[in-house]
Amino acid sequence: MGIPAQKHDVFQAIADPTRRHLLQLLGDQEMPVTVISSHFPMSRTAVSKHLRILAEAGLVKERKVGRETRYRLEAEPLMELKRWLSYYERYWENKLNVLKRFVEQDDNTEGLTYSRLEVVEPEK
Amino acid sequence: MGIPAQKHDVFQAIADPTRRHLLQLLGDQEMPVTVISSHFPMSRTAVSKHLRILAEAGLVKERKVGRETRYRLEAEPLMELKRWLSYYERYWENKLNVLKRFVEQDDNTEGLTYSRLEVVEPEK
DNA sequence: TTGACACGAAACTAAATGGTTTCGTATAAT
DNA sequence: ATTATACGAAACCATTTAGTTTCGTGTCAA
Repeated sequence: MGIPAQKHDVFQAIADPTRRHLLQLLGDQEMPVTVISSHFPMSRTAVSKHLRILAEAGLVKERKVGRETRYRLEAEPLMELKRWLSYYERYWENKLNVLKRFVEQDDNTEGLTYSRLEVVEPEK
Repeated sequence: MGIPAQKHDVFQAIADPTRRHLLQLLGDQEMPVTVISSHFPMSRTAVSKHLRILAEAGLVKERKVGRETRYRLEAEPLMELKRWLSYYERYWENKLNVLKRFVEQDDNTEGLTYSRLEVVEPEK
């Protein structure tokens, strides 16, 4: 009775170029599968599978209309990505990091002990 | 003599939880492989492979120091992700999209033709 | 009611992925 | 000089992924 233990997360979902392409296409308007697949150099079934993966990650929503299934973009789950990314922004936004690293850590550090930090996932 | 045709891109690189974990760990300080792998429930070799993939995507840099290879985070390639993401921000930031979609497209649209847009990847 | 269309399910395949163990080699320590 | 350490390369393996073709079913059109 918890989270549906979704098999595909946002990170995985956007890893594939075809799926990123799909997201872009569906941003403009809702479309049925056949129309969508006409934009791709692969079978309708293959596109359908990609759509399923995107749906599992919550990135698209489907709606049955007559005999067709229309898909549309659902961008909200990308916020998780945004959150994740924001954590790393300081690493490139703050140019002083180069100096900071130089000060904190010397090349000749003999016997430096590395902290065994309890690493907590910054995600979700 | 063009782009090195890198096998792994940023999207793929961050798709794996272990690799995201690695990025987080290496944000704090540079570390040699053995120390890094002590944080993971898998062999040093396995971790080494993940590091390689991250390196191919430009997300970590390695530096040889004596007999060890030290790795550090290189966050800059994440900017590509940020750019990609920013494209989709309007979809969740602009609450009016719901209305917009409703106006542009009706449920009873018979014979609606879907634009065959030339879809250009917003990436890179 | 018969046929065409839209779609998902299923079975199958090749290749990629994520992991292992074993081994060779370079460097450091004794 | 010998031994121990740090690491990557290679070979191997199971699972997942990304694609295919075939088939069944529901819906619309003639």
